[in-house]
Amino acid sequence: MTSKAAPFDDLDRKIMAALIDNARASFAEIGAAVGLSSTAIKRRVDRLRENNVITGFTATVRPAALGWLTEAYVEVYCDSAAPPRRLAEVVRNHPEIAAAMTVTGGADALLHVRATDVEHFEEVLERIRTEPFIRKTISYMVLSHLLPDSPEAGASRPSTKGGAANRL
Amino acid sequence: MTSKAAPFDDLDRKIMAALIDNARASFAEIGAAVGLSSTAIKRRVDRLRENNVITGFTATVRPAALGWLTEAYVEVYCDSAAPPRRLAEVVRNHPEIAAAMTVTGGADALLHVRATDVEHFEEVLERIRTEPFIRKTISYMVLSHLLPDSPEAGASRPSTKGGAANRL
DNA sequence: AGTGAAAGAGTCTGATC
DNA sequence: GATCAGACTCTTTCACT
Repeated sequence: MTSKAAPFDDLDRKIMAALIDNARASFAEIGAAVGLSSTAIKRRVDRLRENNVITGFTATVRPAALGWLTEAYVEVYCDSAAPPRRLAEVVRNHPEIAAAMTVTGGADALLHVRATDVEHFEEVLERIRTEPFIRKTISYMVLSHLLPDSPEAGASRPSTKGGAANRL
Repeated sequence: MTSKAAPFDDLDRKIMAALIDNARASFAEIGAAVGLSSTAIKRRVDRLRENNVITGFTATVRPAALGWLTEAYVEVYCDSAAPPRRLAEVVRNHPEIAAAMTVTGGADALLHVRATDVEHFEEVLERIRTEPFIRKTISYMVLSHLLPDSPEAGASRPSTKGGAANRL
């Protein structure tokens, strides 16, 4: 499982840094950067993928370029009986939810929501509010990014199954 | 600038979906999926990159696998005179800040912070609190992810310059 | 804008140290 | 584990439509 000891070393770290920087870099390029042959790089990358250290490779796309101009964080307050499992189901019903997690503090969950515009966001919010367990939401609209190059400012959500087309 | 009309069509959307799903897919594979030759795919991808619709390709790495076990969202309250530009500088001083944005509501900014453990997080928080403009912070620790495969649950921050090694 | 061909890179497997 | 060698695939450019 995930219980095994350190599944990677400093060389692997350098390889991951190179792939985070450019997921389409060739193994030969990475090898030149870290001082290994392309074959050795491939084997290490394959192993990192098998161990689920690297979970995939994705393109970062500017949501604004795709017309997703509105973004917000939404605190969700649930009925006291709502378990995280039910919450996860609810979250999956709305493709506009880019990320969702349970958090400490008064709220039961924090959602990262993307919408094309304010009207669309309002529609999403109404849809979420009508879900069974949801009692209340508090929204914080994102005004501007202070780290414009982070993936969460720019990336669309990759899909484990079913394609990312629903958000493009 | 960004004022030009629709720089992409449905075919481009399908190509982007394919690349978001697997950034290392070959142009031939993508071509087979969307019904175009590999040459045509390459030209379209090159154009999407030039137009900054696609901003890059990155590996998604499970932070937990790298020992980044703690995560929180932090509301930041500033002295009234603090402009976003100064805030952005502050944010760049702390590599543990994975994302940062100005938001509506009482707080001036919302930070997404990753740390190796709670002690590390406390250290980061103290470091942020001693920055010039910062008056107060409120932290929401992330307990569990409801969408485990979203990039912001898994991705490390790609770097425009300087490499991602500081977070590995 | 898309296709097809051709040269140079890159990938990937198997053998070897 | 890493390297080397070979077959195969992909990338990239260019000429053509």
